[in-house]
Amino acid sequence: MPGALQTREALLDAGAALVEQHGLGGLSVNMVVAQAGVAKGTFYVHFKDRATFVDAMHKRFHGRVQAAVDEAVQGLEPGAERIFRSTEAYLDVSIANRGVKALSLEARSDPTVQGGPMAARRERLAAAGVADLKAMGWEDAEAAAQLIAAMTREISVLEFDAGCPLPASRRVLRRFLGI
Amino acid sequence: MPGALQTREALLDAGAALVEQHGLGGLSVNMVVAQAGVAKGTFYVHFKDRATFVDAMHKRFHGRVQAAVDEAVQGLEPGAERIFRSTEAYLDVSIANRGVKALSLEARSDPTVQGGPMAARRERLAAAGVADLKAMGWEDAEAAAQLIAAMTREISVLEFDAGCPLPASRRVLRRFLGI
DNA sequence: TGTACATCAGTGAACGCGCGTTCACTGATGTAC
DNA sequence: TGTACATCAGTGAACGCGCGTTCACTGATGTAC
Repeated sequence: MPGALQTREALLDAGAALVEQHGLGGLSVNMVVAQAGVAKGTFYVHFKDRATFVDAMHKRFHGRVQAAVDEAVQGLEPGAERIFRSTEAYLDVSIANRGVKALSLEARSDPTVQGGPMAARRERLAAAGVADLKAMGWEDAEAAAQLIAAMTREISVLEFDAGCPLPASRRVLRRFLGI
Repeated sequence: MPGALQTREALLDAGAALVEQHGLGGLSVNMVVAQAGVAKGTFYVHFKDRATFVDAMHKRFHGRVQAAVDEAVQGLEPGAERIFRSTEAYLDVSIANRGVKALSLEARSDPTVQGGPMAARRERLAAAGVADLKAMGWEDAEAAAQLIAAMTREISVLEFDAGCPLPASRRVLRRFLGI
């Protein structure tokens, strides 16, 4: 007999597992409750509607990433080493989280969940890199931070598909950063 | 009274316009025929089913990109300049094509259309870059080509959203390539 | 200790809706004689 | 030139289905007296 919070987590876990196979667009409330082993009505005890649920999945995933990144760069000065540590923390968390592909890529162009909060989470993550790039003497630091974020997402998807870290991809990222 | 081929193109145009607003998962046959101004049955005169239609959209988009890239690099030796010209050709075609975001990003994780043919088109495009990177003395040329493709896709999405080329992003890409 | 009531996560049948797909049919155009 | 037939893009009503959401209800747990 799980408590309320455990049921909520079970639904989010079910969603993460399913989104990986069916994509964000193919994720249905029916599937989620079946996977989680609860009744359909239970879903609406915990989430207002489908869009809220997708947002909650994205929020949970990004919360984990953000926490890992914050911890990894704690006390480091802005610069090349700090931005690379950020990307490594992102990758290490992502590889352990199901649904990465859908949540980091597909979430961007799915308008069933309104882009606002999800876009804000992505931006917050990329914004930290701007300070590092400026400290490294980059012009166009904003544009560079966006491209580094894009590469990092790409590697996370490749690593998740591979099931393990891909050192060659990480080396390339390092070399792009000039380290 | 349009001929058969024009109706087919009209359906693909309608799909490209709609996918941009609603994402690939939110694209329905109903919407496409309404936008194109034809009866529902007409859709199935031209396409076996929805998945075939999505594949045809992807094929058309990638065909245009591939043709532009092939023309842009014609006669050039493998190397830094050639790979940068490729990415520029990709970007210049993408900015003029609706639905870029969905077709270049979302198509990747949508399993309603089986990944096979679409993934093959992406790989063919990225594969050309490997020779350039090897000529430039890169180790991990395959991994680097994937990341360059990811950055190029990112820029194409940003440019499409902006509605015009973004020189800062293109400069960053150039600098990453060491040119 | 026993009884009455409040709370709240969980249930599942029922709803209306839009989906993808089918199919018998239409009507314009081209070809044969 | 006129008639008969073939072709084929286009039509739209109809289908069964799974979707997201609602809601009256259950039943376990906690609290008050």
